[in-house]
Amino acid sequence: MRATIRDVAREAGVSIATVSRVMRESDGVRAATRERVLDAARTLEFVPSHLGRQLAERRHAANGIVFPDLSGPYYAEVVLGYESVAGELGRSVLILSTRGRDDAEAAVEAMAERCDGLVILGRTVSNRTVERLAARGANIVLVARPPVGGVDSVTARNRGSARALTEHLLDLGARRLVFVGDPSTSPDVGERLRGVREALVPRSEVVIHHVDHLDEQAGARLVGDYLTRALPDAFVCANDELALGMLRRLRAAGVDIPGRVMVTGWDDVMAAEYAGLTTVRQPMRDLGATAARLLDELISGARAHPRHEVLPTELVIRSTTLGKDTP
Amino acid sequence: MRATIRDVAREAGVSIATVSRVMRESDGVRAATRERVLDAARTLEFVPSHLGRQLAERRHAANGIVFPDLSGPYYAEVVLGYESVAGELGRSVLILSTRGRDDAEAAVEAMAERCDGLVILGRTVSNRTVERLAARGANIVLVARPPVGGVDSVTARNRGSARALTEHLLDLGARRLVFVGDPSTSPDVGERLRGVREALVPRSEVVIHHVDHLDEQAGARLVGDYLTRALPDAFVCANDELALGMLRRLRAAGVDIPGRVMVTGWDDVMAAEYAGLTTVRQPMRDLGATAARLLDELISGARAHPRHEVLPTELVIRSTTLGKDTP
DNA sequence: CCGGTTCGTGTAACCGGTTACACGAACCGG
DNA sequence: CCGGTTCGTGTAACCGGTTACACGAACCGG
Repeated sequence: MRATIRDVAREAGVSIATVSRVMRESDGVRAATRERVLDAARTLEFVPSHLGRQLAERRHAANGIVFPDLSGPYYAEVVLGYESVAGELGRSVLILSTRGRDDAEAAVEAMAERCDGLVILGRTVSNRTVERLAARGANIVLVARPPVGGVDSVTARNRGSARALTEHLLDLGARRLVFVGDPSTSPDVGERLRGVREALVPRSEVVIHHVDHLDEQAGARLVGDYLTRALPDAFVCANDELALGMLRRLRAAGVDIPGRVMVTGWDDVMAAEYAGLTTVRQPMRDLGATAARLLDELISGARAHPRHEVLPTELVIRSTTLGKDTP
Repeated sequence: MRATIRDVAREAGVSIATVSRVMRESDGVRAATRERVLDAARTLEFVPSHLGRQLAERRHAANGIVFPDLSGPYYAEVVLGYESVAGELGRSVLILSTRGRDDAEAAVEAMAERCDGLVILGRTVSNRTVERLAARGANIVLVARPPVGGVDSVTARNRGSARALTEHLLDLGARRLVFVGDPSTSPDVGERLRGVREALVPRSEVVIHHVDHLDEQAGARLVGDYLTRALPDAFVCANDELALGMLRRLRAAGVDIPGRVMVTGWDDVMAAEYAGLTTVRQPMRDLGATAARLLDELISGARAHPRHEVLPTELVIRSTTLGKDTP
């Protein structure tokens, strides 16, 4: 059995209050007493129980982060950025992936009971759940998700970079664009589409090709639809994975890229560089780090009004739009 | 202030024991009483505190996972596999990344105090720390790390696939091989090198090119050393990232791959496919899932003797060794 | 009808810490 | 030397649950 604060108190011949004071490094303990307690703690290999401490202090010293998935590099990087700042702030990090869970909402609510605060990424739980949690007093920061009521949020600039990306395509002569991705699957995607539209008006129109999953399979699959009929001037994909899937099929079919069709992605994942994919780089790690800081402000009560941070993104031009492609 | 079990007891006109019984769904409570309690709980929006419950039950219902990083796809996938099984088993998941921490050992020890068990990946903490934790009674499963004393472990088959990979190169006529990576940085890498050597004997020898970091930058950097002198027949890289970094530089320099030099990686990350990289696929998600199951057995005390699982890996042959490269 | 069993619930101790308040001893200034 | 302050420590309540044990009521078989 592990030693408790009472064992140490007995061993050192003091009260538990004094042991607690020494372990918490609060002052007002005589040096000689402190030494006796520390000796006793060492002898008994005493390590204060987090549970006991947390219950007494009524805090968890832990934050949670909820994400749809970790397979793509996007969320992994956000989580990393988050973890590293949370670690600096002395907080443990609980994770919860909603992929393949049918009880996601319940799992998030359960998690909220174990944390001082929660970061929620993308489309994981409904706004209703977010609002209920917030109403119950939970500290919440949303990432890559539009603001809800008085809840903090961190997003990356979507519209502006989508506009820049589209203007880049227009400058290269593209007129008929196909936007690949469903704006309803993610608010980020919706914003990107809006940016595309803003740049096009009044020069052209964009066609939307809806896909349910933004992954490579979906990208590869939809190429078939275009090989039999006319290709557009450019495919503007909602993320890199879609674009990479399309690229693979297009190249396999011998389509000249960017000569016959240009392709763009979003995120700048590692594979994008090898595929020569023009894309928009997101400050993924920064999103996580910023969320961790906002959450800490909320928990420590340092701030009253909600904040909505928007981080910059960067257009990365590669061979799928400019110059000769290397298929 | 949130309602506690005592508030509900008062509201329902019963004792806290009865409330506890109803909330824990243990039987032996009359239906009418149960209803009264549930009504009261609903009225007061009572949610039992995890802390109180955990303290009383002396368990955390949470497991930790310690990894060096989450940037590459390798660890992210392992963590995902782990999280999904842990979730099914009703356990929360705490994460800890040791990258860029100078207090990694202390952080892991602190984490052990907050969990019922710990999964430790790769080179994160020393064997001494693992042994100390194990001696203190912590439940531990090691992943991608050689077994320590009586501690459980899960690894992927390294040696056999390294042998198969090397034989593939030999069959293609390669004789002078350079192994890129430091076998001392990771036990997995050491095993891979051993597999390579087994296949070579007595046909040839391998030269080891030591690198400190197994990332793209390191790969790209070391190519310079070879462009001025003779290239070997094949670079056998300790992981995909190294190989991808080398590939990029080699292709930029106009080196014919695989004609003049073959390149292989390890892991089969997403970018490997786009780069046409021959590599070895690891069952990353399975590593995590298996670790979660072993850990659960340990925690529930279902097993006495340590287990050491070895999961299969698969040689994936692409254009950097076979056929015409598409640079 | 009566004594033993079963059922349903309450009492109180416990998990392992923190901390407000009390209190005696030492100290201090006039 | 004496009364007020400061210092160091202890007592006991508290955080919010679980559960062993006790106990009265209902039930049951002979």
